[in-house]
Amino acid sequence: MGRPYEFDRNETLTKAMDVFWEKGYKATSIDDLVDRMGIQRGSIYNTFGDKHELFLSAVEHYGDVVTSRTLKVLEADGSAVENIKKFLDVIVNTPPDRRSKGCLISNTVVELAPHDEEVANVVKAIMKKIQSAFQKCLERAVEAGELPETTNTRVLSNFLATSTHGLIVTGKSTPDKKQLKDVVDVILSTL
Amino acid sequence: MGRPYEFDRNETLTKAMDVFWEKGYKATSIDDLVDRMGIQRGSIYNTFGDKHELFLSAVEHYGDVVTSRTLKVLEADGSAVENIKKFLDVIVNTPPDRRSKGCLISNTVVELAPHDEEVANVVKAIMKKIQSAFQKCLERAVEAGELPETTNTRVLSNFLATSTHGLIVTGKSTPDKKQLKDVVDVILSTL
DNA sequence: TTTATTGTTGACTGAATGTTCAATATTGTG
DNA sequence: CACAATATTGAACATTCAGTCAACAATAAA
Repeated sequence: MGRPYEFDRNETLTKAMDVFWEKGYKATSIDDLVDRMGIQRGSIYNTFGDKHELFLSAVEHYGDVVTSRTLKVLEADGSAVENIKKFLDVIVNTPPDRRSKGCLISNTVVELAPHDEEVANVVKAIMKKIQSAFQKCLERAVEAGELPETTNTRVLSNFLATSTHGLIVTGKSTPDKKQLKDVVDVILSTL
Repeated sequence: MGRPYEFDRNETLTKAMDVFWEKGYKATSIDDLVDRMGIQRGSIYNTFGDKHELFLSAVEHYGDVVTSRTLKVLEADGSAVENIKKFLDVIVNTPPDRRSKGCLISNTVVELAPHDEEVANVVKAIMKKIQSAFQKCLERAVEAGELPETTNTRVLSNFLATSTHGLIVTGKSTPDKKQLKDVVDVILSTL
């Protein structure tokens, strides 16, 4: 009982996530969050705790929503190698202004992970999830005969995860789609 | 004439650079800089301008000192391909606690480049410098017969630069040297 | 020695930041 | 209707922040 919430928790958390994604942790003020989340300071603290706690929830939310949705490409039916190509193409084909936001996970690894163990753990779990998704995809490719039996899927999945981060960082600073496309071709040549 | 400086400008700028490198731009306070640079606030403003201007100088200094020194490996005599391997090994073999600092350039691309054109330009110039160093190295490898004449050195150098950023981001969050070593092996397999 | 010039110092300022809280509003329950 | 429980609001608070400045110190030139 008691007074019910006047907003949807998930929707509001998504809005907070978007702000952190755009501006980073330190550069985001509570005022920014009030503006974008559409609820007052007190409600934020009452519902999500302090800024740090809200950020942790936002990163977890990103893992649950954005990362999961993105990784679905890798699980699609048909050629697993083709799925990996499609996954990388998503990054390349994201318009420059949205690409400049990068990825909340890599942004957070760079800004906070070295100084914030709690954040680091959440982020590591999501990175592990990405690597695992690549590995499963590669294993499927081996089973289907798309890749040789000798393929070391663990090593190759780490390479793909690292390459993804590299693409995202490079993509943040260059609007040149062709340059990214060329890099993707080299990445795919290792398969 | 007038009173002479009591500190060495380069030394002091290096100390500022180290703080920004460790903590990032937003998370670094003027007090942090006063503590580490060993001069008072007034002297910082008198010598380097405001925080933003000091940061720009620090990033340029990084390009002049750290990046240049690191890229020297690529210019060494002998096998150019071997030089690239050595370059990547430097990242892998950096101890985890220092690796967590990452690279001031990639840190800055992620934290500031999308919102700060002035910073973005400085950083882009340094990234271009890295790519050019790779390309020169690759061209030398082609000339020496280490790589086939058909090698597209521009594309491959972009791939190596992107891979370097990826390694640095991954290296920030994992202390596992073997994982990075494996990734480097895949990167080198493209040559 | 005097003067002009410029570096040094640290207290001070105003603005921004994260957080709290008392007053109020809205629901379910007795 | 009265009460308990909980959400909402925004003013208020303490802290931190970047930046300023008047007083002082150290040098070279006259």
